[in-house]
Amino acid sequence: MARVTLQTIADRLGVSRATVSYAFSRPDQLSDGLRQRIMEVADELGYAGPNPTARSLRLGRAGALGLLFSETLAYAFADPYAIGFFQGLATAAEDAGVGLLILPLPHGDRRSETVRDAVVDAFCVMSLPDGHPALAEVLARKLPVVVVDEPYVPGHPFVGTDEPAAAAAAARHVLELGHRRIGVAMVGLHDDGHTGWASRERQEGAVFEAMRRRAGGYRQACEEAGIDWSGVPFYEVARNSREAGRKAGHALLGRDPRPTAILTNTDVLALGVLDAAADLGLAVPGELSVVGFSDSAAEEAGLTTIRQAKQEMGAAAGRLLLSGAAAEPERLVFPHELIVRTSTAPPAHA
Amino acid sequence: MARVTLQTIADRLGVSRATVSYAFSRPDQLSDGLRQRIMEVADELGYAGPNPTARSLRLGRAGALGLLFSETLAYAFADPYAIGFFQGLATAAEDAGVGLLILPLPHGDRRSETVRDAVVDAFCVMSLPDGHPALAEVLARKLPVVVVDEPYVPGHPFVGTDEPAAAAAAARHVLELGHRRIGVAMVGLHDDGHTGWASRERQEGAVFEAMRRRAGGYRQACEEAGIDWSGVPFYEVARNSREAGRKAGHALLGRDPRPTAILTNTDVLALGVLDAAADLGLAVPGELSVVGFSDSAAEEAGLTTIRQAKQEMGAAAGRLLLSGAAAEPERLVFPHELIVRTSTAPPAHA
DNA sequence: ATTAAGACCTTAATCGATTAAGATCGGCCG
DNA sequence: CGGCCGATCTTAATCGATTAAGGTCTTAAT
Repeated sequence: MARVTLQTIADRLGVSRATVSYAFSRPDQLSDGLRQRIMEVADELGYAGPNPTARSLRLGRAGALGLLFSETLAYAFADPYAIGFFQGLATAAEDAGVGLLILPLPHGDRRSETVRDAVVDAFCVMSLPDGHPALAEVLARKLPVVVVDEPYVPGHPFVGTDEPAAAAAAARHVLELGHRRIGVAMVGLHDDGHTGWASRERQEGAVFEAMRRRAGGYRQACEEAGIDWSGVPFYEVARNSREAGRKAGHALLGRDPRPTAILTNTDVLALGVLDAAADLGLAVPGELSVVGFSDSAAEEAGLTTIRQAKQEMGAAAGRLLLSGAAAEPERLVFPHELIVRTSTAPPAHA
Repeated sequence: MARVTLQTIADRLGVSRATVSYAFSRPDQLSDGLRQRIMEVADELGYAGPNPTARSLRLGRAGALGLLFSETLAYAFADPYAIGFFQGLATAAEDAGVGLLILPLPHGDRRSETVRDAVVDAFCVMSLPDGHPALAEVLARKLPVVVVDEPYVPGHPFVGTDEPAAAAAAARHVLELGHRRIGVAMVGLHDDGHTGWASRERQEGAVFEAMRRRAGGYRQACEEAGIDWSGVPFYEVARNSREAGRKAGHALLGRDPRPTAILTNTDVLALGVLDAAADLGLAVPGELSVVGFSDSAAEEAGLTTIRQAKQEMGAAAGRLLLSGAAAEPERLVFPHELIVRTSTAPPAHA
């Protein structure tokens, strides 16, 4: 059975294609009788309605927002911070009646055309490493783009956090409690899958701008407190999982002298560090203080963390994209807030 | 500045539009010299590449999978079971190099055209209440469709769980431990926002088929154990949140006689019930046993639950859709498994 | 009896590409 | 020298719609 189009129906009834189109999109332009006959013939022939692609071409709008995320999709759905952001973005999209097209990123070497072929009106790019080819592909599309967290792209709106300040707030919190032996566990500095101690070069040469700046915030706060950063153990993991956090925790807590406070990049990692502490029988916050980031999975565990306005950020990105305001570059830096719970306290010996 | 199309470039160089098209999609058909000049002119003019919508129209493929979910998008991203499913689906989509178009459901009375206008090759419909208009809109598109969990649509592939059996397994677990005073807390029976005791009519007339059958599974297991179902308190909540679970928990635990075991519909709800138990100073599992569902948020809390193969289900749905196998109706019922942790034990008095 | 106003359809241009088939041309073979 | 071939472009049909502008009748007002 051949494809049924407007023309098929038109021919069947001996009317023009335009008439049939009106029957679907402008019922008031037609007499009731004819419109009804058109509709009858339409479902008699099994017509599926005006082809959305053709419609989209003619109308010049796709009705969707493209979303690019650094990780594989499966991973994105596992990251509470990302999920929070998606919720906000999805709400904005929903309000505007447009869909959210989640695009897979070319993973590995397999060249993919998804960005080039994505039928969208605008792109939201989240957390891409510096120089990632997908960003160039997005920019080549010359559609409105907002980038979230990283990387900063001059000329396009940005939504994010004051990373150095937020990280410094986390660090200063434990420093002000009196901690001097700090440890750091971070994920998402590089995308080379490396897990282990992070050299100064790896810290400062991190390809994810936001995380690089976050690390810088930790460092600056420590140095301002008179702590020698080169003596601060810094463990880097490849995945944002509780298990990875636990591994980092064991690495850090195995040091001599043992850190009395550990700063982490994400709440999930922090939970893993708590697991490690539990493994070792260390009391939190008695013998160890732990700080998370994002306030995405922290509450139930009583984790001290930095709260970010995830959903608001998503909603803002969505609004920028959908209002057409993405034309003029705006830099939306959302506030962060230190949330002190029960995973931090002054060090035991202090 | 007018729009730049293939034709613009062609005119500029005095070649035909087809030639320019070949430059992009079939470089081997052109001499290197001309192709390079075309490319130069293209980015001199700021050409954004072949228009994906036009391309899509010509090629007859959209490069995207549509996903419909019962709740608002923001809510979907908050449900661990859904997220798990999405992960599987996203992975399948990713492997095939297609995007995932998340569609908002017409919420409230506002009529939305998103389903009609979605540029997709197939639809995955998840957890829609009986008779929801969006389903009819999807079917009208006459594209491959797979429905997940509910509702069952004859003639289309289905991916889901043996709900009565899974629910019965949960119920039998506590019954076999010796519990006789059972309570039930469920979410997602109706979409009318009701929270409170669920009459027999509301239980059996639930508009969400899977949940209705799940409730039926609880009932059958209880009756087979000689328990009078009409004496089993059944609390229904409108949202799948920990807070709602806590509310249900308080309602159920406030009964006299107090239930010694509570069956819940989701892990999130179960966590809320645990909160309520904690509020009342009830020991779990000493004085109260709690069973969750889905194994989506259960592990850390030591919750006994029914594990579902969320990700596998998503992957299977994706494969069905992308392989074209969605033509012939298949019914994929994935196995479930009772995971016994530390939230269940024999009742105190037994 | 004119005629202006609607109501209802049709004409035709347009959205931006892809691609099979045909044209042109220089070179190479026998 | 005729002819065939391959490389390189062009022609033209096609994908499936939308919509401004124009035509044709009725109908009602003057």
